[in-house]
Amino acid sequence: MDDTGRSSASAPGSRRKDARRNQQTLLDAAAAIFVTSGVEAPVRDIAAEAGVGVGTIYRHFPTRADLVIAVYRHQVDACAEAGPTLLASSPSPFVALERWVDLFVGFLVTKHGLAAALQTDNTGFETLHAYFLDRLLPVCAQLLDAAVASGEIRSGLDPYPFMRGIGNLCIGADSDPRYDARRLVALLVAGLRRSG
Amino acid sequence: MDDTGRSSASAPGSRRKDARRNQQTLLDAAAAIFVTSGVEAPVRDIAAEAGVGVGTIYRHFPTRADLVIAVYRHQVDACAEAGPTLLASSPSPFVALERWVDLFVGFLVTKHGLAAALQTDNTGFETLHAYFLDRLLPVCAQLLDAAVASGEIRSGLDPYPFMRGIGNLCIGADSDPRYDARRLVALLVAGLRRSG
Amino acid sequence: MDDTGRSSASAPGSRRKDARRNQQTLLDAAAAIFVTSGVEAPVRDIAAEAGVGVGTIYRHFPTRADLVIAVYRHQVDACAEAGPTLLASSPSPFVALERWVDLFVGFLVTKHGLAAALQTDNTGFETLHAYFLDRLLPVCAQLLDAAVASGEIRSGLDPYPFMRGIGNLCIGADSDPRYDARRLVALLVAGLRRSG
Amino acid sequence: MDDTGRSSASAPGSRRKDARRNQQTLLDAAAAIFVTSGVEAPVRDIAAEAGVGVGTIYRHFPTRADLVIAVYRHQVDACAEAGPTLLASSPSPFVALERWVDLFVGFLVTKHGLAAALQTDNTGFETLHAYFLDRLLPVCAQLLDAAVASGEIRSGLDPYPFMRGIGNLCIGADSDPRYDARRLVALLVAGLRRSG
DNA sequence: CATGAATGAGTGTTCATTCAT
DNA sequence: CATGAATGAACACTCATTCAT
Repeated sequence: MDDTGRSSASAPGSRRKDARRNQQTLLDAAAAIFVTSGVEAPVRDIAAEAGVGVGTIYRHFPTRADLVIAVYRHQVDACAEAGPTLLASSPSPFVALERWVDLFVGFLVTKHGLAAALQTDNTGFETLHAYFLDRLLPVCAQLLDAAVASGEIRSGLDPYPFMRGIGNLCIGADSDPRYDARRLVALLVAGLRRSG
Repeated sequence: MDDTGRSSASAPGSRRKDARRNQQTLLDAAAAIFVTSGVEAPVRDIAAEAGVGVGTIYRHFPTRADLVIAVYRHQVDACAEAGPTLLASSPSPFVALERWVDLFVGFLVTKHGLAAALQTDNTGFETLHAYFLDRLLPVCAQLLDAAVASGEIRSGLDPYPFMRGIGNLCIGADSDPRYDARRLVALLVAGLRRSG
Repeated sequence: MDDTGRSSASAPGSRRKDARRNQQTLLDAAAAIFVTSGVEAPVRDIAAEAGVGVGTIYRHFPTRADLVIAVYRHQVDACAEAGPTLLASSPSPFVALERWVDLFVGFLVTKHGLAAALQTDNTGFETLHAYFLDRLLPVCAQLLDAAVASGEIRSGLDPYPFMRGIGNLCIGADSDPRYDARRLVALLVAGLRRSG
Repeated sequence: MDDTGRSSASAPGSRRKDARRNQQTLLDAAAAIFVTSGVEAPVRDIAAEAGVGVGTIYRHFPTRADLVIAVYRHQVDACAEAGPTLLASSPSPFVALERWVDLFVGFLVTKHGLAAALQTDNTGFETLHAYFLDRLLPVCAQLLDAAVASGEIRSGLDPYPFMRGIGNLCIGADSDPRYDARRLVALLVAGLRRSG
């Protein structure tokens, strides 16, 4: 009771719980719409799917980027956390790199339009770019460095273009059965190998 | 009778020449706008640049894809024709492949937004996709086959995903100095090499 | 029992004091926001400034006009009370009028957007209009009458248009250094003088 | 036939004539809506009144200010032109000033919301402000100067605040029968008179 | 009695596409 | 055959107001 004198009847977070439930509804709806219409789907569609007004979306996620981030936050975080783990548990840094990249690709490939959104230079997506980069770039860098240090791959490839390359290769990977992003990314990684 | 079989009733040639001049104006204008605003630039901008009405654009190029194709036709054709030539003149099929890919990348990287348009699943771009594929896929296939035959690369990679991969890697290559598409594509190609 | 006759059942005073403190917080917040964003500022901004929910604002002040009135009540009252005082203490009724008008202008000019709100015919501001008129019109009328009676000004100008005129002249007086409301109002008052 | 080879059948401006007719429809519709809903009326309302799509409005008048200006251009111009004429034909510069001001007031008072729009500091109305000032300020200045020169009024009042004052006094003049802008403006002008 | 989440009408603005001239 | 005016669907975003907690 330090600064809130308003201790009414019961729950110390009843409103909060409701709002949170609603947030989850929103996230689920957004995820669903993202799958069918991509991450640039009209706000109204998402609102409709969630059964709420558009205002609610804007309240919770002022920016589209905020919504996208929220939708995928857990998975991005998981991907980030997997980096060190893989490094520790894999037979070699290069293998760890391969596995991590695979994880990352698996994530991107299943999100309709996300890979493309990550490459777009639309104002309003900087936050999204920033989030991904903040979260994953260090991890990727660490893996790359380790593989360089172990002598398995050439040095000289910055993690940034590497990640963007992977992201790019994932564009349109769903929606086209003839295209196999995973395979191409594997090729890209293979291309890093020290020839000798 | 070089490429237009449609010789209708009247026009004794002078009219034909006029029309062609007009068409060229359109193409030049479109090219200019594509450079600055990308291939998805508003039709009106292109019309304005050409100094014609939008209707004229639509008459000549019913679909945006038609316009894009027309703008880049020569360069696509050149790229297509370079395939066999390179194969004949290069020290090895793999080198020919490398050179051809480089050519292709050079083409895509300088066309603002074209690489992205090639990957978009927007209805209305199928024609564009089709044209590129019709024109370049066989060439790419031939180069790939030759390199497989010479034992320089693994077999098993279809030319379609390979080309799409290259195209994808070129997305956003202009407009971001930290990203080096050519380098990544080189890595991808290197990844094809037979390890032994 | 000075101005609130509504003493309901329970509250023994301490609660009353709390409520009043709360109300004051609201008024202070509103005043602050009015200064920066004008009297038509979003309700939420005011709520935020006060650190309360919007519902609280609505509970205390069902209408925006109610809030505005409450914020400026003291000053309006002071202005109203100054009328008779000035009349008694000034060398002549006309001088009293001049001084009172100056007071009024001084009040309006410093309230961002208030003068404009007083002229707006937006539904929802009638209460505000009514309050100002109820409070100040009689005072203004008295001053005008006295000056007519003393032969200093022409008769025939109703206090209502006079007050509205003054209010109008104060619109936009802040925010434009090239505009001098006080000067113009002085001219208006001077125009009332009996020519002879 | 210098630069337009397109001399078809008949009219050298048939399209032009149509468009112009349409423009007039737009202006009439806008004027009508301005009367009922003020110059800040929704674009859609104006479009509906004119029986056109909103796009048509934007085509002809990219900015709201452009539309407002167009609607009132003739009258503003007439007002501007009346200045010198009145100066030449009136018994004295002061009388000319009175008459001109009356003209100006007559114009403003009949345009619902225009006077207010002229005082608003909304971005997007600068063009409107600029137009009025460009057109009328010099005229007003000339009249003021002449009346000063003739010794009829005090010097020292800049035309800018004077005009803004007049404009302000006209706010809300329609829609309130108890308010008489003309009378107040007359007072303001009278206030300028040299006392002796 | 306070909260602030939710609502959704309202508005500006863009642009592909059609079609009368 | 060219023109470009007209159309209107589509979208983002804001805020006053209500009401469940």
